[in-house]
Amino acid sequence: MDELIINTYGGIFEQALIEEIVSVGKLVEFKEGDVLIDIGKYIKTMPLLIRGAIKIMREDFDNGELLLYFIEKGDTCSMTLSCCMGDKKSEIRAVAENDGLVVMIPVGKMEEWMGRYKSWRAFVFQSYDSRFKELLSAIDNIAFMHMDQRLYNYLYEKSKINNTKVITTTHQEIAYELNSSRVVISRLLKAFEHEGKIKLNRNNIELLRS
Amino acid sequence: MDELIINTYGGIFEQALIEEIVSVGKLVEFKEGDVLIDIGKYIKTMPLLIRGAIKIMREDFDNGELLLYFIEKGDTCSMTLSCCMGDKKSEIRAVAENDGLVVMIPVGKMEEWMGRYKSWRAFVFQSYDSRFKELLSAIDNIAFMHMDQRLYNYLYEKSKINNTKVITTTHQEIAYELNSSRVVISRLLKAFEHEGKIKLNRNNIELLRS
DNA sequence: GATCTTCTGTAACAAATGTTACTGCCTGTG
DNA sequence: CACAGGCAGTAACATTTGTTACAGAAGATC
Repeated sequence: MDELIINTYGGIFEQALIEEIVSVGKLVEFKEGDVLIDIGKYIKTMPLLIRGAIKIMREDFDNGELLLYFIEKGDTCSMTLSCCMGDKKSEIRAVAENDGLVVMIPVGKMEEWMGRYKSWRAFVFQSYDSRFKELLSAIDNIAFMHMDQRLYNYLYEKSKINNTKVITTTHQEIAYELNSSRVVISRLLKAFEHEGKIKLNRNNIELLRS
Repeated sequence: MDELIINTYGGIFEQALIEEIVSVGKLVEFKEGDVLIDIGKYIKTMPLLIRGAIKIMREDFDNGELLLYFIEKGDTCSMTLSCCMGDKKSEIRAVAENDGLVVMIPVGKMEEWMGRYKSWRAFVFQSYDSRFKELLSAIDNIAFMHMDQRLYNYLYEKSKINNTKVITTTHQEIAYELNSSRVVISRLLKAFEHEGKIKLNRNNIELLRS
């Protein structure tokens, strides 16, 4: 366990904090598709991501869903942080984008560390900051851009997060994550293909020009 | 100055902190329409709102604009907070919704207080938390709702913030804040009027049923 | 191989939103 | 009062997005 944490967080946290994390943290593996946090749930442990990627989703009151952003190695979700500290319900859903690994930290420790470790404070604030940026970026996407651009950004992000040019998913799945409909996505993807940007296959999409 | 601050923040901050605020804070009045913070600017002092309301806007790369949420008495903008702590450029614009008053706190103090005052820490986190909620709510609006519903919410919010049933503004102004166009807003407002929800006059809109 | 399910392509249409253009009205200013 | 400028109403049309329906292709199952 030690090497894993040192590997990911060694550059960020001071030695004493790393040791604390090793001693109180619990490693948990997850698989693609696992729902790590759901809307309306209370969270009692906070995850620090070591391997894999997690997607953060927002849900409409009755049906719609929307991908907000991804979280990668070395990150945490400050919204979860908010929940923990304030003992509030989660506003978002976190779903594993692929297989991965987290260290779970009990809530109590987090607050304690806020007072004791400067590097933890910095981490928490920097985490808040990047989450704000990502939310704003999500807002820019849906407020200022058309579906074709949003779709293209989506493909690009997926490709980056999974570190591959071949995105394995269905049009329906994309439609869910962009809160659109399958037919619209198929239509736009077809247009991209005609423009030579992608190649469409069954159950996967190949990015040509990145 | 003392009574003003005690009046607004007395219930939240401990006595010693109030005294510090009184001694280092600088009162600044602002007028409706004043741009308090602009996108791309660095912020060296952080405002605590005492009177009035501030609207937080996001801007598109070339033209579009979008109202994100309002800030009221007793609040601060945690995005500003992010900027201050991290010495980063502002991602948002803050414009006075009406005349008001803030206490400006130098950045240095804020960080110092984080370590010294529990009530300040709580305030900062609670502020982050409510800003997240407001951003999510903004996302819900633009992602899941149609323009008519967004417009109605907008009118409702404006009415609440300014504490009046008569909203003094132009259709063009509303169009800017919702990132839509004047004609669309006029059309929808007319429909609301026909439904008996509002009464349209020149330069103002009267809410009938709240 | 026959059958079933899932995925994709496409057409035809509906609804929402944006754009352009023109009109008349109100109001402040000279 | 005349007039200019900003504001609101409306029509006609374009574009984007969503919906319904159906057909064929790919893959899975038996």
